Amino acid sequence: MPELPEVETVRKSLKKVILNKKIVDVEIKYNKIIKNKTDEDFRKLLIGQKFIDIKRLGKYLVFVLSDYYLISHLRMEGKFLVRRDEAIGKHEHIIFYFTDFNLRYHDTRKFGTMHLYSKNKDIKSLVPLMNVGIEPFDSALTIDYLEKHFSKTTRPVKSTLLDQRIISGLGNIYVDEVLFLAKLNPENPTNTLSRKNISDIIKYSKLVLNKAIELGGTTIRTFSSGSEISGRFQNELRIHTKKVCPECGQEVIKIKVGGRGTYHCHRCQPLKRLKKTGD
DNA sequence: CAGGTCTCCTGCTAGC
DNA sequence: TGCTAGCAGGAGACCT
Repeated sequence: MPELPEVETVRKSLKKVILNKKIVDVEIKYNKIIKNKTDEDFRKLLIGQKFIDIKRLGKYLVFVLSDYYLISHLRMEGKFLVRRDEAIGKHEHIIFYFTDFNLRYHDTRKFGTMHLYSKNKDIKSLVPLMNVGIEPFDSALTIDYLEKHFSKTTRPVKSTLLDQRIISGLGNIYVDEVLFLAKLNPENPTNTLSRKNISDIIKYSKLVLNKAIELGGTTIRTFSSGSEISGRFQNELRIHTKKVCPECGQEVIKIKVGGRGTYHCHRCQPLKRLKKTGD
């Protein structure tokens, strides 16, 4: 499933293909992907638009067009495919036509979203992006910033790390990896973390995401014509989907935290106990 | 207001 | 073998 590294991989590769290309038509096969426009408006506004740039904010792709921003979230299964005259597949929901090829938004589970806005506002003020927090690579992600947010919540640290309003870009797989490297139990109440723990979270978030970007993500099927790219980060996973802890050999425990499948090692990631009064 | 639960959707899997 | 119930999951909606 696409997380920040996957989205970054898509951004870079797609940029090579569609930059300066002009949309000549748009076909909408399933319209619930499009959140803030009617089918006709979406189509009419996009025809004639040229791709100027592709940016990324957290896990969102931002297509910068001549006059609009097209903001796309791939959620679990979204991908962009470059095709020519192949028949339109069952899961291809939105097709952008160019003179010599077309770009298809493919999404098996139909969870992805698109928002279209004119460029007269700052992108960070727009509806899906206004809640995107600081990325691990951003120097604004400091221990002080996280401590401020962490100190006031008792929810499990895993849930806090998945909260895109605080840190953006960590998804289910990468949070498990970060917590394993930081030797923190996913169920630890967030406000029990020390400054050292927070510092480790920042350090390992950068490490894990950078490594994953370098290797092209964890798993991704893709957009280039016919071909398929498998991210190589899946070979680097230490705890997520594992049966045995690579550090101590203990059996890896799988639980649910905040409704998400969560892997951790009971020995390497012990649960912190809340301070007892009078201790 | 924080935090929990439901919802969206389809392919896959376990179980019979 | 074929069927179905149940599950997975990011983020917004909705409820407490």
